[in-house]
Amino acid sequence: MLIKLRQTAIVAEHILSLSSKNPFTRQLYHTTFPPVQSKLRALCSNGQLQEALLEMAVQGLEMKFEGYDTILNECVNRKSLREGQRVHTHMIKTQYLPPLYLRTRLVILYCKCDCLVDARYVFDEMPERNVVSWTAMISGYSQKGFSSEALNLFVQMLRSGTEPNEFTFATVLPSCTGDYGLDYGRQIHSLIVRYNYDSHIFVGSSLLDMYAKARRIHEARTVFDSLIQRDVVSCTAMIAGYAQLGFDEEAVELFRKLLKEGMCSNYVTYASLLTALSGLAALDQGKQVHNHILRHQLPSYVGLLNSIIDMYAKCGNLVYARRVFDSMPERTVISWNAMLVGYCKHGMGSKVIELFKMMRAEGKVRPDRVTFLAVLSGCSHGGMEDTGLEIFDEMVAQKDALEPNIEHYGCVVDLLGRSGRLEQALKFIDEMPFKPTAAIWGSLLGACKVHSNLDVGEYVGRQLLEIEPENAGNYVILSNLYASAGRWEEVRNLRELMKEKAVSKEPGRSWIELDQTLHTFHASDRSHPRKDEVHTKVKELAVRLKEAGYEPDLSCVLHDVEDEQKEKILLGHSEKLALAFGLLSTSDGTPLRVIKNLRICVDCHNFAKIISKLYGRTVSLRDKNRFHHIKGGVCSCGDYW
DNA sequence: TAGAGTTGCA
Repeated sequence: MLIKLRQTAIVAEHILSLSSKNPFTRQLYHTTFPPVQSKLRALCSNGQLQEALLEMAVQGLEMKFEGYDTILNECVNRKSLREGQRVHTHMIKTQYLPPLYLRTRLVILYCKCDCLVDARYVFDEMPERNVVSWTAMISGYSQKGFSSEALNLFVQMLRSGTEPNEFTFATVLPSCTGDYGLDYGRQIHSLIVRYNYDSHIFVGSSLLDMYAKARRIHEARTVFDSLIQRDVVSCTAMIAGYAQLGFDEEAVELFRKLLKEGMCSNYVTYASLLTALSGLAALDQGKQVHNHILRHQLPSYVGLLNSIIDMYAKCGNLVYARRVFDSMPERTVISWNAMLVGYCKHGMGSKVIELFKMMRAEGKVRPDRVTFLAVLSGCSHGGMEDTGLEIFDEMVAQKDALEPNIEHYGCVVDLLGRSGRLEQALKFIDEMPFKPTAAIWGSLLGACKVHSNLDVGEYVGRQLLEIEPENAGNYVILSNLYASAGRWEEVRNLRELMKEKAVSKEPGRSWIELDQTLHTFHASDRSHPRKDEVHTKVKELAVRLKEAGYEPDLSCVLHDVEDEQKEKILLGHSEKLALAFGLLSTSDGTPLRVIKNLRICVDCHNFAKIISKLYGRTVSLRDKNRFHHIKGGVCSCGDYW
C-alpha cells in the first residue's frame, strides 16, 4: 500500500514537472493530490487571512513559497490591502527573500489597492524583472490615469532589454492620451507590427480605441477591419469610438450590422449605442433598446441606467428619465448629473435646484464639477440668475471643496449677461483668474443682442472675432446686433471681413424621427424623396405665416444678395424643411420634435413659434445648446438661448 | 512556475 502511494506521488510529481505551464495538468494534479496546505487554502477562501498566517507557521510553511503564494493570491483576489501588508511585513520580519514571482504579486496587490507608491517601491527593489513584472507596474499606472508614468516605464522596459508582449501593448496603449498621445501611439503601433501582434484581439481593441480617442476615426476603423477575429470588446470599442466623436449614424449602423453577423453585446455595448441614439434624439429607437434591456434582464448596472437617463433626457422625455432615476437602487454622481443636465437643457431651473437640494440632503454622493456646471447653467437657462450667482459665491467661499474652473466662470458671465448686467459681466471677465475663451465672449455677445446693447456688444464682438475668426456663427450674431440698430454699413463691413477670412460654416442639418426612421434635411435640400412636397409646403407656410405676423429676419443671412434672395435662403433652412415635413406627415395635433446640429437661428425660432400658434402644435426643437419647447407661440427659452 | 491586458455613461 505504502509503495503504491509512493509510486503515485512520483507519477504526480512527474506530471507536474513535465508540463507545469499547462493549467489542465496543474488542475489534474491538485484535484488528484490535495496539497498539504489544504487547511491554509480553506482559511484563505473564508477570508481568515490573519488565521492563515498563523496556520502557515503550524504547517511549517513559514518562509516557504507555497505558504506566501496561497495567502497573497487570496489578498489579490479580495483586494485586501491590510492583510497583504501583513504578509509583506511577515516576509521582511522573517528575513524571507521573495522570488521574482512573489515580488510581482506584491506589485500587483499594491496596484490593485491603489497604493502605487508601495507598488513602485517593491518594483524598484526587485533584483531582477521580467515582462510580467514590468507589465504589472505599467498597468498600475495606466489604470489609475498616470499616463506619462506608464509611458516612461514602458520606455525604460525597452531600454532594459525586456521584450514587450501582447499584454504589455494592450496595457500601455490606453496611456497614449493627451497632446502627444497620438505620436506615442503611432510609434507603439509600429513596434506592435514589428512584434507581429497587430492582429491580436486585445492589442487590436486597445489600438483602435487609442486612434478613436485621438479623433482618428478612419485609422480606428482600419485597425478594426484588419482584425482577423472580433469580440464584444473590439466591436464595442469601435461603436463607442463612433458615438464619442459624434458619428452617431455610423455607430448605429455598425451596431445593426454586427448584430446581424452574430456579435454578442454587453452592457458597455448598449451604453455606447444609447449615446449614439441620444445624439440623434432617436426616441423610438432608444425606447426599443430600453425595452430590450428590460426584456433580456441585463443586470441593471448603474452605468447602463445612467445612459438610459441621458438618452431619455436628450430625446426630450424627462418624465421617463426621471422614472428611471427614481427607480435606481443606487446612484453615482453621474446619475445625478445626467438628470440635472437633462432639466438644465430644458430650461427647467427650479427642477434643477430642487434636485440639487435633494442630492445635498441625501448626502451619499458628493457634487463634482459637472454637477455645478449643470446647476449654474440650469439657473441661467431657467431664468434664475440670482440663485445661480448665490451658488457660485458658495462655491468660491468653500475653497477646499471644489475650485470653480473656467467653465464655471463662463456660466457666471452667462448669468450676468442674461439678467442684463452687461457692464458687470465685462468687469467680471476682466477680474477672473482665467483668460476668456471664445465661448465666454460668445455668450456675452448673445446677451448684448437680447438686451440691444450695441456699445458693449461691439467691443465683445471684436474680441470674439479676434480669437475665433473662423466661426461663422459669431459674424451672424454681431450682424444681427448691427442690423437691429440699423447700422447697415457695419453689416456690409462684416460681410467683407467674413469673405476675407474665408469663413466656412459647418453645414446645418435638421432631422425628425417618424416611425423609427430619421428624416434628415440639409439647407435647401433636394435629396429627400418627398422634396417637392416639402418645398411647396414651406412656400405655403411662408404665405400663411406672414399673414399671421411672421416677418423674415434678413439679418440672419450674411450673403451679399438681394432681399428677395435672402428670404429664399431663409426658407431653405434645414429646420424649416424638417418642420414642414413633420406637418405633412403627421396628423393634426401631433407634437413635432425636430433636432438641429447647430444653434437655431433667430428667424427659424420665430417661424417655429408662429407654426405652434397657427397649427396648434407643440414644437420641441433641440439645438446644439438646449431644448426649445414651443407652445401657443411662446418658447420655454424666453427667446434667450 | 503560477502572475500582467482591451470597451461605456454627464
